[in-house]
Amino acid sequence: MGIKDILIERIAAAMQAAGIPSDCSPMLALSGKSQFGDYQANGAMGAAKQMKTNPRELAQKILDKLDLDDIAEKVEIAGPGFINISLNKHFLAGQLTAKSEQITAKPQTVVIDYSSPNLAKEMHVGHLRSTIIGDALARLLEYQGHSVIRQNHMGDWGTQFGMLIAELELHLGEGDQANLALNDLEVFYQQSKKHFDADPEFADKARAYVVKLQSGDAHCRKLWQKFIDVSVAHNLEIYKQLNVGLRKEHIAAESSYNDDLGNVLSSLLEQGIAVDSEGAKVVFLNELADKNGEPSPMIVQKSGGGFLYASSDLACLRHRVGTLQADRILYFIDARQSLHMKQVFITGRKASFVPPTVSLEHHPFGTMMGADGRPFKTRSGGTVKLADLLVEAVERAEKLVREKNPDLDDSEIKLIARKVGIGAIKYADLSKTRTNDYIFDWNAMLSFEGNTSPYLQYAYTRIRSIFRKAGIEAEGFSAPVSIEQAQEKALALKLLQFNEVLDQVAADCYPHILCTYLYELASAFMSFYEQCPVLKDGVDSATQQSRLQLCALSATTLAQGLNLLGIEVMEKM
RNA sequence: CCGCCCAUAGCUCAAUUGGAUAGAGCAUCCGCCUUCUAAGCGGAAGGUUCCAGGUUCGAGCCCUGGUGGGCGGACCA
Repeated sequence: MGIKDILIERIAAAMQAAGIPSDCSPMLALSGKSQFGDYQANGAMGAAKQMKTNPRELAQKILDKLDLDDIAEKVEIAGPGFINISLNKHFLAGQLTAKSEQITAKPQTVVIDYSSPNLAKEMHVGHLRSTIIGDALARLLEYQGHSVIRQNHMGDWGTQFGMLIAELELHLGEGDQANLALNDLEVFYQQSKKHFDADPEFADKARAYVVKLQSGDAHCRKLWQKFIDVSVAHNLEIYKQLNVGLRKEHIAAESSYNDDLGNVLSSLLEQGIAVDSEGAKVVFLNELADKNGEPSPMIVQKSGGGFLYASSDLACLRHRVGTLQADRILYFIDARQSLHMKQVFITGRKASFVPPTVSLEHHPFGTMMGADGRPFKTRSGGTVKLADLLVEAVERAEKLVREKNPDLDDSEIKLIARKVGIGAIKYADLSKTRTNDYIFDWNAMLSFEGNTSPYLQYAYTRIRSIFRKAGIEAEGFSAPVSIEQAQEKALALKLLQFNEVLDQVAADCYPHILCTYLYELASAFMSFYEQCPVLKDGVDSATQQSRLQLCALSATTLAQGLNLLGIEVMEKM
């Protein structure tokens, strides 16, 4: 059990003993300022309000029943009724050596929908957020002991594919090799679009191909498969470069739900949830009605008989609940899809595709902006390919590493540059509040100062350097900790809060909370590093061992935290 | 017309979801390297949290009404 849980348990018991209703929470939080101790319990004030009594007096009553002698060196009431707790150094030291693995008490099957690019084009910066945020949560929930099922809901079934098949057929007819023609998916798409717009005959063929493809025509299917294979290979390569854990087996493309679309529709019609309207089959949701009482419409079948993404998302929901047996389904999808997600969730519940026990969660995110505050584009105004962005990140990082540390040999520099460059991009994204737009800034993310991944990676290398110098193996290092300096206490406290932070991120799916924590941990280590010498002359053996233990724990916690974010560490930089 | 989201230091971002004197980093200024990597550390300065009301012991956060911006809303995804 972590510090927070211990404190909550003790304070809750004391509150109950003081005659406070059990629905009142201790409201335990980290203290904002060091003068207010390490933790503060704010529950007395809320309880006093409910009980219509004086909050300070009630806080005193709680305190009378509260026994923290083995944990705290000071507990005091302040302000209107805050209970401030300063933890005992011996207790902290003891907790550090007793530090246990974090395995969740109630493991769940969690389906995570992320990345989900459209296969018609190359991946671009718009796919970055879903890909890395989703990946971070997949890693984190897995680390906590949940059974995570990654689902890459790739768009391989839309109307554009008729166009692309027709274009591919054209190339193959001219004797081109498929792989060569599809070498640049972006160019291929543009060519195809050009033909579609300029040539009515080509356009008609493209439209006909969509229908033929979806009804299982062998020729179309074969061309389509060729295209999909190339596009998927491109995406898997991006994931590899990004150090994202998505593999081929995680692909659950739109097309895979094709066979169930008819069933979804008939179920909705039978239950009276979908009705005929202007020739289309539509679900009208009063749950999302506006002020005038107009329900929100969601088309599940077009008047021509074609299906849309609402239908496949519902079929997908059935698969995740029925076949995958999910307890919790997380969607990392752009905030612009919020209405659509609400419609799908509500309809899924109404149609009993999803039981109340299953949690459906859309975790939206904002847009990546350029320095001008407008959506991130190339200088000429085009979309930025993800592949190009990653190459640039590594190039910029390599230049910096070469400047800062010319002693490293070339292969080392390449390796470090890749980890630093990719880590910088990912961390810059993950460290911002998910739901807001954020400004993409090369200099800020690679500046090596402040809340950046290079700063955290650097903190890690500094620790590794100490162990290298001492000739001691950090892995599995164990020694008793004794806390003397303020920097040691601050560092110890931070280290002990790791699992609390993971719980919070797992619940709310905000990775920036983990980033903030890691930055504070790294800062705490840096202050410790400046103030508390480890290997220098005059440090006695016991102190040295204790400090080495703090170093070892700092290293593993930093590395583990970064690992959960999908960011790699290195020995030197 | 309807609906959702956003607005915090000059800039980029936080604020444990209603808690104390709103915090970091850039940039600016002042200190610290013959000693474990100075890609670092310590300090100073910087605020009408878009505006106006309201709720209460207490509001950046909740409610109402504005202003400004972004995004969605029947046959793309």
